[in-house]
Amino acid sequence: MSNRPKQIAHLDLDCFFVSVERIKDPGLRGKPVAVGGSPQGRGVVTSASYEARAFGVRSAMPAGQALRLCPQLILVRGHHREYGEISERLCTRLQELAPVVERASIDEFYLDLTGCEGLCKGDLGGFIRTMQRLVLEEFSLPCSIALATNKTLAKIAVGTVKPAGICVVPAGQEAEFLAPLPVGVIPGVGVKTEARLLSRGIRTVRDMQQRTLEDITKLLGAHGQWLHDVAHGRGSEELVTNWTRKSISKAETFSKDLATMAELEEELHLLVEDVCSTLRSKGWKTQTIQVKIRYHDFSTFTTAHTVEGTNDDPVVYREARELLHHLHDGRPVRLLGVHLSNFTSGEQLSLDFADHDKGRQKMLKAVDDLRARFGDDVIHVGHA
DNA sequence: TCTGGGGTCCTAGGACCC
DNA sequence: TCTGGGGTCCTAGGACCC
Repeated sequence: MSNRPKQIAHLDLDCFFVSVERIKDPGLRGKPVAVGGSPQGRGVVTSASYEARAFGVRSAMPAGQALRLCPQLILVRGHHREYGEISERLCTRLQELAPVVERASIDEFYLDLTGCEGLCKGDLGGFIRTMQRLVLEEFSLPCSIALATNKTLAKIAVGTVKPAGICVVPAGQEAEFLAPLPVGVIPGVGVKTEARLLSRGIRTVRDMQQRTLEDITKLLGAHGQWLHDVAHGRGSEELVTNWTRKSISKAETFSKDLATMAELEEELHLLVEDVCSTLRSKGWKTQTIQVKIRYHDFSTFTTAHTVEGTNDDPVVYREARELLHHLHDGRPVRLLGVHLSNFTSGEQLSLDFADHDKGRQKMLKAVDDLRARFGDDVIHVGHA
């Protein structure tokens, strides 16, 4: 193993959802566009074009507020399944260009280009420019790419050149590159952490660099160690190529708060069907079932129970219903959610029940197939 | 202005076991 | 009578990311 620094690229699609909508409707190009929910139905912006951002429109902003900031904003509904499919196709293409690729989120990819200098005459900067052009030409998707000696730094660097930017941070200049940036650019520093740092006079990465590790960990605990490393230009170098889901969840914010338990139970049943169907499509069983409630005042409560592994709608529903009754204090409910975790592979049956379970699994699979062909409403698994 | 939905990881307390 | 320590699992909540 050599100690040569790694060369890791971070590719970040620029306002990805908007870009996809612009492929479908070229009339949206050059205009302030946002993908999001309806302003009447408590929707928020999930992606905003740079023309819209110029008016202050941001992701996670309520749609109504976005329209007030930018009255000419074109608000379009998202097509998330399609975004996921395009993201996966792009990932497959990137794997033809680089030996190791990580799909870090629906619109972010890491590429380990260490040792690839020979393929591009030592010009990795030129290589990522070519890649950027290729993504635009083959997928009609604008993107920004940064190259650095670790993942964390590449991710920070790409944020400084979006949209349609390229950034190369040379080995040895990591700390210098980071110094003038605000600490909020570090992944993991959100609103709360940034405020805590600011309260100690730490505004820029340079401020952080000048504090001792002890100072930072005293303020932020174990998390401080990581931040201190990042501030000095260190970060994770290993790409994750074998990621598996650890939880499956489904939640719904209602356009109007639900007041009765009957309505809540009906919604709960739909949520359970949805997550169980996903669970079975993976061939897994869940052991921990969690129910979440959010009230009008946005106060949010969860409760969970761990059981013997199951992927059977009625079993999960019975547990979830008990949790819901336990959790609900009678007030109208804004959001209801179901969350499954702690999975087993699905083959850990006790022998006594194996035969019965086999038949049950067959029936559930038939239900899932019907739903896939004819829609979720075609058939429901009884739970009476 | 009135706040989505899908995730990950961490912390902390209590139960339980040895 | 008063009092161990460590490890692990479960649960609730919080911060953060896209």
